[in-house]
Amino acid sequence: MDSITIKDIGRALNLSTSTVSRALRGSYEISAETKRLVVEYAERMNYRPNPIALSLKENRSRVLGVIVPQIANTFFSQAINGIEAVAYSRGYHVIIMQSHENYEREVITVQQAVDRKVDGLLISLSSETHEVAHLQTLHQKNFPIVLFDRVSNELDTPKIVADNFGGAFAATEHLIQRGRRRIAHIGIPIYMSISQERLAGYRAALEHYGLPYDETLVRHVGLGEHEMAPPVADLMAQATPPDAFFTASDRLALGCMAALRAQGVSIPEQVALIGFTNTTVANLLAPALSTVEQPAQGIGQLAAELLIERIERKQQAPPASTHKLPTRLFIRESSGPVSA
Amino acid sequence: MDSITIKDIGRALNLSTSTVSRALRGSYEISAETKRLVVEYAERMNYRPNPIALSLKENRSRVLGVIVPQIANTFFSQAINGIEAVAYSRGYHVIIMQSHENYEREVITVQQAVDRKVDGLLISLSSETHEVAHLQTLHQKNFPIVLFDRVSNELDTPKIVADNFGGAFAATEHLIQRGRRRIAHIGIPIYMSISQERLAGYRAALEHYGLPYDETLVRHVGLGEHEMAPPVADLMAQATPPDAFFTASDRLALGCMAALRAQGVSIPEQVALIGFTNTTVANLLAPALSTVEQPAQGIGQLAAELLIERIERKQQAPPASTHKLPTRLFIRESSGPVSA
DNA sequence: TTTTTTCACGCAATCGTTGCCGGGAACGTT
DNA sequence: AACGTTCCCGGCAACGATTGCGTGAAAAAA
Repeated sequence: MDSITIKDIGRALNLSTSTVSRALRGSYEISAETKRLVVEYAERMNYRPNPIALSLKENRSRVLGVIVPQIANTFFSQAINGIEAVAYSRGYHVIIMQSHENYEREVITVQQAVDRKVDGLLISLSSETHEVAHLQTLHQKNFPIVLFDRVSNELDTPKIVADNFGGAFAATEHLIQRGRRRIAHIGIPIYMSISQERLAGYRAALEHYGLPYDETLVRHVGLGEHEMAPPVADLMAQATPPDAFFTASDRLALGCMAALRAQGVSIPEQVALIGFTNTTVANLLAPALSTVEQPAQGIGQLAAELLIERIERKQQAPPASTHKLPTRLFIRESSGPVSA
Repeated sequence: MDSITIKDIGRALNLSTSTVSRALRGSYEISAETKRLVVEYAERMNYRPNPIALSLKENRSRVLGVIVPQIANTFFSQAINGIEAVAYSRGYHVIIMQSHENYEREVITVQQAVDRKVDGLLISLSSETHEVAHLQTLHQKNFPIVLFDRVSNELDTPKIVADNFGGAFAATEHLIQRGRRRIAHIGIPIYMSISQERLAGYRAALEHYGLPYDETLVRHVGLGEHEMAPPVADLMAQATPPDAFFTASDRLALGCMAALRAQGVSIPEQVALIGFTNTTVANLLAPALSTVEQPAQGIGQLAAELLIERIERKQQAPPASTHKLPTRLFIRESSGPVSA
């Protein structure tokens, strides 16, 4: 790809590259006539400044790195949409990378992003990530980082999350108001921030309504839905099996539904079900799945805005604020009819 | 971010930058001792070559541009996974961009990718794209482009697609073998390559089994599932309504299912349904959705392989071959029981 | 006419890296 | 002793763009 450079323009017009550069940037010390000539020629030849050369000189790339556990996930792809929209409108490009829920890959990916000289990093931690030394080092070097969704307390950066506690509280409350009393909770790996918050919300709702918190009703599993059958079977085999399930993620709700169906359990008659998910097909399932929906796009937007602000405000001292965005409760069939 | 450079190393070790550079690259004309010194120091200081400087010098970025209509789509995110896997294993990075099914944005996005000096482009055309002048120009300048999934005949580049004809044929054949005779087809915008091929496969299967091709049974709609109710209602209002639907995309199948359910039509008793989709929840729907599944990841992998090959083989003359990958028929409940 | 000011532009350095050329030292060959 | 090799390494230039500084010439002021 032989694109035209400032040098080519200079040669063609018998001007120095400096003059061309200044003409294009509208410097006052270039005559109107020369400017016109240069601008016209550049236009005609479809000149585009080489962003790589600029990056080298200015030591910035106008690229944001986004690292998510996986993009084949409604929540993350919606969040990425939000990030992209903000980034592009502010002249940044976005480079999307996946950690594939793997700690080592996350570390490598972060390193690669930094090598590529991204101006900042937006990260949602992998489910395997307990330790954040790889980010801590960067953060201490004053490298702009914003965490979203899956965050870490050990990192003193801005964080954007959904109101996981509130969403879980609302979901549990909803089940209670539908007359359910033995509400099981299936969560994702417990060391994840979102997992803990959702568990806390569930527990708080139980307490608020005077229901006991029963540890035997709580399970934490991996992220693949294929792992759902055993815990569900286990729960249903209890002396007094649960009459409701509150699951903590996109895939868990679907996996749980499949497992229950496989067990011949009727939803919502026998067991009510509500998920914490952004899947777009919730209303097409049978029964239509009640969910707590997260403002994925809004999370992405806010994260990108904060990151760009942090990048462009050269000063140190990131605010390190945590932004909590409200969730929405979507009541459909799976959580059962209004109880008599 | 103050990363260490080759110059810093030179200063610290009292060597010229050229020597350091050569030492790091293991050049034969540097003494073993010096090499050791340099490599050790570089290691210790965690030196990383600046890829931007390299890009500028070598006029290549080791970045592949991927442009898809949207990432929040199972097929595309799977394809991207395939692309990524191949790219990273061969030392390339991937920059993902979305056209949002919009022609103008596609044009702009292509331009931005080129400005960013990606080494090559992997594109699946937006549904609005009838004209490919923006790609034709690039292609003629010998810029590496590979099309996948949504391709164009007007572009003489390598193309990777699913066997849309075969998949559609198999789906239609399956419905026929289940005893269905009035099979409706709902497709996406007809000027898209995949749309035409799927229609052709549907038609060929009808002919092969001696069924008439009835134009009134065929509809083409936009890509949003919210537009599904009218055509479905329209079809079901016919004197002899269809006894089966074959839909041509991820969202159509789901939208169609919702529309049929809203109409009170029972699936598969009254109307059998089969989709052309990669959605992971097909088996969780009620009834479980029969589908034709595309090798999304394989398509991505092959596309990336061909692009990289094209990039690294400096020669001109891209093969311009079209690669057709087989689809798989997944028979579930929605296409009905074996007919008596 | 001479001096000063203004205008319009060129030179060169810079960013990090590598390719090309050249050059000094040590050694071997006549 | 003179010359050629080989081994190691440094200097310069270049990739594309920006920018501080310098400079020539013309215009304005003296």
